[in-house]
Amino acid sequence: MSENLIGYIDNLGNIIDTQSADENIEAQAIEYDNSPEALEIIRHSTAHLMAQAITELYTNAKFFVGPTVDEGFYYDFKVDEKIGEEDLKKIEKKMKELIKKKYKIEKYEITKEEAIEKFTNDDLKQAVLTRIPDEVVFIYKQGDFEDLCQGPHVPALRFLHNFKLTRVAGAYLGGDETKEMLTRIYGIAFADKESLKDYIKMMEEAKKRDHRKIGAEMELFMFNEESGAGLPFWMPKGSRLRYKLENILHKAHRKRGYEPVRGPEILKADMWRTSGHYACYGENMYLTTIDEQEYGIKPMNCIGHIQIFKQSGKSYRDLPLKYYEYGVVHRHEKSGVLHGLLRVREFTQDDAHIFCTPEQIASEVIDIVEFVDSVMKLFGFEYSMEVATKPQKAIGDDDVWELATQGLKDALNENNLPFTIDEGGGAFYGPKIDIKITDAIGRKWQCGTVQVDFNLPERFNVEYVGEDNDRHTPVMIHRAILGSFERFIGILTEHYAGEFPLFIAPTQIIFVPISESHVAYAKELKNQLIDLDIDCEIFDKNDSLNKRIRTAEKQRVPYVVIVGDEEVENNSVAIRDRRAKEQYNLSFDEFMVKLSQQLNEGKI
RNA sequence: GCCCAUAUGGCUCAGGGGUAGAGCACUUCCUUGGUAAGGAAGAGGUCGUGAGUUCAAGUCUCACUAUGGGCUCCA
Repeated sequence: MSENLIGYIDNLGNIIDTQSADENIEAQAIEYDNSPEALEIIRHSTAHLMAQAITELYTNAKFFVGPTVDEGFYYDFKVDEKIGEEDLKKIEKKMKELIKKKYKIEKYEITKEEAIEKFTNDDLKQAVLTRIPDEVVFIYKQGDFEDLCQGPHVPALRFLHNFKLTRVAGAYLGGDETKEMLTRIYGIAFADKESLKDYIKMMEEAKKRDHRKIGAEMELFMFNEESGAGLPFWMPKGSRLRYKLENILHKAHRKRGYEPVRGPEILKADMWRTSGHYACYGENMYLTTIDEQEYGIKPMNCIGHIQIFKQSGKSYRDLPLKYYEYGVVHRHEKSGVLHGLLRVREFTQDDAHIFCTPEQIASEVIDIVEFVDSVMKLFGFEYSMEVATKPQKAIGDDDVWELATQGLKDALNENNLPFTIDEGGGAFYGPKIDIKITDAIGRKWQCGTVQVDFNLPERFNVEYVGEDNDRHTPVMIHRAILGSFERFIGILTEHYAGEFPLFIAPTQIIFVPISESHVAYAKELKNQLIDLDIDCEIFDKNDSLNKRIRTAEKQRVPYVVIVGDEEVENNSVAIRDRRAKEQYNLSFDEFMVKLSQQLNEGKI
């Protein structure tokens, strides 16, 4: 047996650890390395090692479950003391001490009844046992420490060296909000020291890209304690960026046959009763009373668009009819989930509603998915799609839900677009396709969404006259591509680490005049560039030239342009190009052509 | 909302029961410089808010607010 053997993988893909394998096993060996299977075993064992360390440090510790996750492992447990970040070092130290004892990890089998008896004083283990259907369970043992577990584990503690406990958090027992809160410690582990180092370095790099940090540095947006949590302020530079993004998208919508509309921010509560929001979404809505009438601040824009549709009679010839709005919505998110621009209480959706016939759904969904793809490609985003099905709180008949859900799947399947299923994740009025983008540290965020809705049009008596001269109810497709400007710009900031491409950069060019006599020339160029919708700044402060160049370079702008006697004389510019990472001279006209070309990259 | 942690000038941070420090940024002056920090002087904080303990609280305790890491939910 190889010294580096830590388990086997059978032809069904199951991992079998050395403790479980019989002598004549003919499965493929798993060596001690960074393969996904090896890491699964190593990380799970590290979770157990952590539990053992915690047991020694906190004698009253009780453990729930300790699985591996995408990014390492965690263990949920309960102790009488409070555990903070400080304690992680202490636990790590104890883990390293335990490794030196060179315990073997052994496995034995007992019946479930014996297990219930064995852990009779441990309510958490009892909770785990109720979740196990089998009659036989397994105990893994290292030194004095025993834990109920199905494995897999490494053969001995000597395989566990390169780990780090990353954070401490609270987690509900079994993820159930009504149950007690346990302590959760997350950690990561690898087969070699280098990989662990690389991982730690990567996390540090990711932290540098955090949109909250960059947003503050670049003065894009801010929050204010006195004004309230989750309510972002857009500072001048953030607004410039946002304006450009709005503009690009505005044109893209017009090209695709969408009409701009705008509804009120606040509507009578009865509207929300009709829509079903009051019943299904009420706890997330902000309500107020005006002249003894209850009103609700809109959490979604659909109602407004429906009223506009209904304002005049519509024929089948008008369909599909596409309305879009940069709709400001308010949603009462729980205080604990607010997160920079990625989760706020007021945000602006790039929202659109398509009124169409049931026959038009498939082609409309395809068009939307194409639109989504062109936006994602523009920014170089990787994204994934998920079809979300009927949630518990929902309105409408089951068969209508079934039809709409199948429609979405068909549209994706017909175009060979890969997707996963999010069971029960749909909106209360219909199924949806969610488009998810990954942020700098690998968290996935829902951005775009496509939702088919048979319910709202019926509730609001939306109608059109068909070819047969009868009245019919149209289908409504709700869709957003960015999702919200807030979240999208947050992710965009991390994606580019603040170095936005020219077509959306908040400041596109900084002019550095060599001396005061060149400021007039810089101003002249700046004014010409404003006509191209290009935002420029002139760094003419009373600082040394070197200092001003340094400051300008640190602003993450695409171009820093130096102008002095030579440039004034030749009507030219000396360019420091972020993209090319080099310096060169161009005539101003050539520069204008270059800029126009680069602005064109932002067209979709 | 729940668990844990944090809160000191615009920003990054030091200090710590006897009424506050640094660097950057800011202001003024000198310097007018050809590609990443020229020099000097100055201004700015009742140490998140409110209570309590104490002769004395930025410092200890509690509550609240906000932020961070999670749970749950979601764009």
